[in-house]
Amino acid sequence: MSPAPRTTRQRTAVADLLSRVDGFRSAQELHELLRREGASVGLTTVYRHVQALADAGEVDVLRHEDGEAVYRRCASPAHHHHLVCRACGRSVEIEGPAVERWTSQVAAEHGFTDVQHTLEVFGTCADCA
Amino acid sequence: MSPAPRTTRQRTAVADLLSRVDGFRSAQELHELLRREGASVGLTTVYRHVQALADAGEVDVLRHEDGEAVYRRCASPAHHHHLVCRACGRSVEIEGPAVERWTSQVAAEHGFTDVQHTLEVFGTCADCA
DNA sequence: CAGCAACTGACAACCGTTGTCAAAACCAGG
DNA sequence: CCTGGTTTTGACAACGGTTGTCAGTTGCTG
Repeated sequence: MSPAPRTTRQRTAVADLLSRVDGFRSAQELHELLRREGASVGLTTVYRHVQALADAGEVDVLRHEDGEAVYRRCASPAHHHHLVCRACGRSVEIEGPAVERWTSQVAAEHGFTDVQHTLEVFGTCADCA
Repeated sequence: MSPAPRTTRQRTAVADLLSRVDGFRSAQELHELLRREGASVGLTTVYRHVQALADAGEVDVLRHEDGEAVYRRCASPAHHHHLVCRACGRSVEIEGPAVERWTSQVAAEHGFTDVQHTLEVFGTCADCA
């Protein structure tokens, strides 16, 4: 059904880069970074791997205000949220059991099922202030 | 500095429509609806008014998963969140003082300032289930 | 009522993203 | 090792939502 993906130079490069950088990066930023490192990878290919990783749940996806998608390798595969610096993109993983409980409760009160939620916190980190 | 906007047929039509429909609508949907009603307004103009209204805080903006922006006139100008049906787009305004407190506390713990957050809840409403 | 500034809308440009397809790279099985 | 087929790659074109352009129109103020 789903054949195991091959381990190619490009796949490794993208995965590696995502492990090294911190903060959320757009596909185009990742593409540019790879180019600078000499490990040049086609933009199309970057998009493909980044999406595959997102589908596999190995990276988290966020949307900037302008709709651009940004990606980040996450420490825990479990559900969590992010505190993101709007200046440098650095981010911290946060958890909020209270929020989880609250959302599902409110949703149930209104008769909603199959509930999901998105929660992201933006601010300016100490270094950028 | 900011000259008061003029009240034109188009401006009124967009604002009116947003008051009548419930749920989040994309600029293109609004454009189509206006066209059907006969009160045809250029797509560019719809975008402009919808953004102006968003800037003025009179409508809320959300991003669908594919990055498309959707708009909704909100009852209260105060900060609040939404419980949105992913099938029909119907939405309910919700408030969560606990969430507000929690986010600002967590942000402060990590040295972040100028904190904002986005929180949206998606589910399937009773009618669509 | 005149005149100017703001508004409109068809159109083109933009930008992130996705589809296409021939060429290259990976990985068996001989 | 080769070799065959299958997957992956990447330049390029296409796409869709959004924004810029600019001449023509329309509110509004004097």
